[in-house]
This record gives sequence, structure tokens and C-alpha cells, in this order.
Amino acid sequence: MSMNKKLSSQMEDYLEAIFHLCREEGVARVKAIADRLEVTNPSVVGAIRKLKNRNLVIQEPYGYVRLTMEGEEIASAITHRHEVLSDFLKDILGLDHETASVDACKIEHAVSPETVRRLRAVADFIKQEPQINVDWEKEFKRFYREYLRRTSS
Amino acid sequence: MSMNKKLSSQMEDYLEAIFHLCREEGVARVKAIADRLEVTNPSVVGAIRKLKNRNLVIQEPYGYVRLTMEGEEIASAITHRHEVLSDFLKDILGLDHETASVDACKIEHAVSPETVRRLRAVADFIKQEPQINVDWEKEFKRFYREYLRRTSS
DNA sequence: ACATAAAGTTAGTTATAGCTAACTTCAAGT
DNA sequence: ACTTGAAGTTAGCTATAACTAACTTTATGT
Repeated sequence: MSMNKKLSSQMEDYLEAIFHLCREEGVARVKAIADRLEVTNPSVVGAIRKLKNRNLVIQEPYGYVRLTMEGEEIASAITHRHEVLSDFLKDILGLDHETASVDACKIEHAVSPETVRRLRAVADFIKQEPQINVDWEKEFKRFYREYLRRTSS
Repeated sequence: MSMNKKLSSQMEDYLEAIFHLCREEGVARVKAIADRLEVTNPSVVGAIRKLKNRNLVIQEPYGYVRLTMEGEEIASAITHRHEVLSDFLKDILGLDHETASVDACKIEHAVSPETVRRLRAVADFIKQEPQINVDWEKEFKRFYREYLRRTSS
């Protein structure tokens, strides 16, 4: 059903924000969405109108914003992508939490499902595989320090 | 000097296309850029006008398009990002060349320089580190097959 | 050399997505 | 109950980046 043209990265961001606000506060308000995404209220209103037309959100006039079942499905898929990416950036690349989350936000709109699956698998492989008997965090950190020294000179 | 507001991903794509065409054919033509990016001639003309205003390309009227020194620098940085990503997707995640290149094209506009450096370092680490005495391609492929079997059920 | 095709260009339209300013509705506080 | 401020909304503007249609310039084939 619901003829599904791909969502723009902006619309994905709105969906994701609404998803998290509903989790955290039970409900999403225009103002809260605007604050989270650092845009103005009118921008949020415009975005919600589009998402309503696609049957991804519901909103009683002047009131709460909630995800429809379909919106919920899409939003949790996006959130999953975000988490896989952010975990990979933290656990494998060793980025700090903040940088990992910011980078994941940008990348999450660009990666294919197949790449997400494989990124997750690589992270699991490195962490679980007994043949890789290396303290990844420690050893990669050491390697990366040396790597920077070599390439910056 | 050239006050450097960040380029949009579209402008990055144009620069990159011009860069490759100049490499491959010595020179870039509007038509060739349009074909490569699958857009129309007027779109290319508009993009070139913007890049000219930023002093990133030169074009004699009705003629060839070439990169300025500054354009060349930026374009090769973008190309480098693309190659690191595409290598990582191929060599570490095991994606086929085509998928890796397409995905790299989309991701390359989103990743921070720090993440690119670390992705490259991880690829080198896995390939070079003697402590990881694993035939990565073979072992990860095996792991991923099993991983898919587990998670799809 | 000249007609014709190909390439480049311009003008004008569309869609997305942001903004400000101005207005409406809702919720409190007194 | 009424005022006031916060939240939601609308209208209208801006910028980016694509498109088509129509025009100009350049290149080519006979």
C-alpha cells in the first residue's frame, strides 16, 4: 500500500526525531521537534504536513504528533541504521561517542541496507571471533597513533 | 583565500566528474559531464557557473571546462575520500566493485575527514597486522554467511 | 560554402526545505 | 474571567538544483 517514494534525508530526520521524542516523552510536540533538529516551528509544521500526506504521522490540530504504524516501522528502521553505524564508529574506529553520533546522523541517510548489515557483521566478527585474539580497542589505538605519525610526516 | 563555504554534495559531484574527465580525456566538456552525472546540459551549465564564481573551474565560452589549482585540490580530496571508502567497502565488507562504488558515491559526502582516516587505518590494520592471522576475505565471508543464516530466521 | 546536427546557453518552471513576520489558538496565573 | 505568553499556524520570501523549450554557437559532411 501507500505508494512509497523514497523519503528525503530531511524527512528521515523528522521521522527519527518524532520517534525518539515519543519514546522519551510519550508524545512529540512541534516545539520539541524544532528544538531537537535546530529548525524553526514553521519548518516543522511544513514537514509534518508532508509526513501526514504520506500517512506516516498523525496530529490533532494544535496538538500532539504521533507516528502511524507505518511511520513507526520506517522510523525504527532508520534508528536501527543509526545505531549500527554509531556503534561501528565507536567500537571499531574508536571515535568518541559525540563524534560517532554526529557522523552517524549524516551517513545514515546514504548507506544501503546491505552495507549496514555488513558493517554490523564486521563489528560482531571482530568482537566475537576467537581467531582474532587481539584487544581491538587497545591494539587499534596503538596502530592508529603510529599510522598518524607515519602519514602526517 | 577564497572564502570557503562548504560545497554541497551536488557541487562535489560536479567537481569530481570534471576531475575524472580531465584525467581520462585531458579535458571536460559540458556534454560529457552531463552524461556522467545523468543530468541535462542546462543543469551542468548552471553548476559550472557556480563553480566559476568560487574560482574552482575555468571555462572558455562554448568550450572546455578545466579545474583551477584550487578546484584540483578539492577534487582530489573528494576523490581520495571516495577511494578510501570504496576500498573499505570492497576489501573489508566484501561488497562487489559496482555496489561499493555506488555506495561510496553517496557516503563520501557525509563522512568527516577523521572518519575517513580511521577507515583507512582499520583497513590497513586488518591487512597488515601480523597478530590478526586470519585470511580476512575468506573468514569474514564464512562468518557473514553464517550471520545471515542466524539473523534472517 | 553552406545546410544540418551537435553542443552550449538562456529563460522560465518546478520541487524541496529552510527562513521571518504576522496571526491564531491554547494554557496559565492572577 | 481575562490577560498574557507560549505554542502552533499561515503566508510569503529565499536558495538550491533539477527540468523543458527555445535559442545561439560551433563543428561536420557533402
